[in-house]
Amino acid sequence: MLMTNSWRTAFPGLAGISDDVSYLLDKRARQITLNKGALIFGPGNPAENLLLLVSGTVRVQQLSEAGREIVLYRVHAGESCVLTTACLLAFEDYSAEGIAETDVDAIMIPRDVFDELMSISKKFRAFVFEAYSKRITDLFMVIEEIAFKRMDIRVAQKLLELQDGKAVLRLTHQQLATELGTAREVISRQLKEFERRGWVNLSRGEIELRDLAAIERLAHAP
Amino acid sequence: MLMTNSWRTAFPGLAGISDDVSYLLDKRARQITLNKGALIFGPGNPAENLLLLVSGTVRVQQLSEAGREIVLYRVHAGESCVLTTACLLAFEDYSAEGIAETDVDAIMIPRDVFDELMSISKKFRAFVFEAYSKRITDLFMVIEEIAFKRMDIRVAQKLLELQDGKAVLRLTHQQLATELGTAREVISRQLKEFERRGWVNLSRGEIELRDLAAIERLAHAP
DNA sequence: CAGGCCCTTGTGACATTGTCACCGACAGAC
DNA sequence: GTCTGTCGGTGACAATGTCACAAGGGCCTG
Repeated sequence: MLMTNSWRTAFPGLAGISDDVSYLLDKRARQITLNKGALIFGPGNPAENLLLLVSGTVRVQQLSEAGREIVLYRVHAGESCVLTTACLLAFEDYSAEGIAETDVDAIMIPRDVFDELMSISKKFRAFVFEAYSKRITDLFMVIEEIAFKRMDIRVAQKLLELQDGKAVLRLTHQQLATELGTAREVISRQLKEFERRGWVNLSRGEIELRDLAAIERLAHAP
Repeated sequence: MLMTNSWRTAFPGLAGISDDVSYLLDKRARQITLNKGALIFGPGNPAENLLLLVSGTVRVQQLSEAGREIVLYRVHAGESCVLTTACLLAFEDYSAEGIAETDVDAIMIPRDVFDELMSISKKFRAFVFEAYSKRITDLFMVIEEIAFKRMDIRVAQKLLELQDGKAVLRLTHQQLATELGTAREVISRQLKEFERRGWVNLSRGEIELRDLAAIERLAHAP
C-alpha cells in the first residue's frame, strides 16, 4: 500500500498514474522551497532537474548582450519548467534564465528519474508533451507580438495580464519595459497617453487602472 | 536477422538503436515524397505524424492576422519536425505552417508508434529531446534578434545564412522581408545602402554578393 | 511587334518606436 | 535637515514601419 503525497493533487495532468510511477516519485523526487528572487537556472547554471511547481510562480526571461531583457513566459503552480530540462541537455549556451517571482514550493525530479518516467508511463509522457506544447505556443505568441503588434496594444494586454483582479498594479515602468522587451521611455510615454485619456492614474511605482473596459477595447483591437 | 533500411544512415542520432526499435521502424514507418511547395502542416491541417527528413528542407513560418509572415526555422535533412508533433497534440489553434522548400523525402512515424518508441528506446528519447532543444534554441534566437538587433545586421546575417556557397542569391526583396518578419520597403532600403557601399549588386530577383568580408563584419558587429 | 498585365523595385511622406542625454521629484538612510 | 539612489518626464534625433504611388522588366497574347 502506497502513501500518496499531497503535492500530487496540485497536478491534474498526473492524476491516475499507476502505482509503480507513484512509487518512483515518492522515492526519488524531493520537495524544495525557493525564496523569492532566487535564480533557478541561468547562463552557466544549467538546470539538473525537472521542476514541478506546487505553489508560486517562476518568470523565464531572455537577456540580450546589450543588457536588455524580455519576459518569455511564466510557470505557475501545477505546471512544470519542462523546456529547460531538455534544453540544457544539449545546449547550455543559451541566455535565458528562470527566477522565482514569489516564494516557491517545487518538486525536483532528477534527470535519470525523468528518463525512466518517460519510459514507463504513458500518462507522464502525455503530461510532458502537453507542457511542451503550452510553452512553445507561448513562444510563438511572443514572437507574433514582438514582430507584428503595436506597442500601445501590447502595453494594454500586459496590464490586463498582470492585473490579477486588483485595481492597482505595483510595478515600475522599467519592469513593464522588461516584460515587453522594450525601453523604459517607450512605456512611460504610452502610460502618459493612457493617463491623458483617463484610463489609468500613475504614481511612483504603481499604476491604478480606472477604465478597464477601455483598456480591454484597445487590447483586443485589430 | 533484420534488414537495415538505408534511410536510417541519414540520422546519426538514431545510430546504434536496438533491434526491436529497428523492427518497429521498418514495420510501421513509411517513406513519402513531397513536392516543392507542398503544405506539410498548417492552420486547420494538423500534423498527424512525426516527420524525419531524409532529403530536402522544410520551412516553418508564422502568419500574422494582418498577412505578414516570419520564418521561424528550417528543418534540414537528418532532422525532424518534432515541435509540430507535440504542439498539435494539445493546441491546434496556432498559426504556424510548414512548407516543403524543395522536393522532400521523409519518413512518417504515426503518433502511436512515436509514443511506443519513446517508451522502449532511451536512444530515441535522447534523439527527440535533442531535436526539441535545437528548435527551442532557434526560437529563442529569433526572439532575441527581432527584439534587440538592428535591421542592417539582421539582413547581413540572413544573406550569409542563405548564401550556401553561391555568389548569387535568387530571391526577391519580399522573400527576404518574410524571412525577417519586416516590410519589403525596409529590405529594399537596406539592400540599396549595401549596394551604395559596393557590397552587393542588385537586379530583378537576385542579389549578387560582392564583398563577403564586409557583410560578415557587419553581421558580427555588436 | 505592340499592348497589356503582373510582379518587382524605388521613393517620398509620415507614424511609430528606439536611443541618448539630461533633469527633477521622491523616498529612504543617515 | 542632507545625501543618495531610484524612478519618471521630456526633447531631439535615429531607425523602422506604413502608405501611396510610380516606374520598369518580363512574359503572354493578339
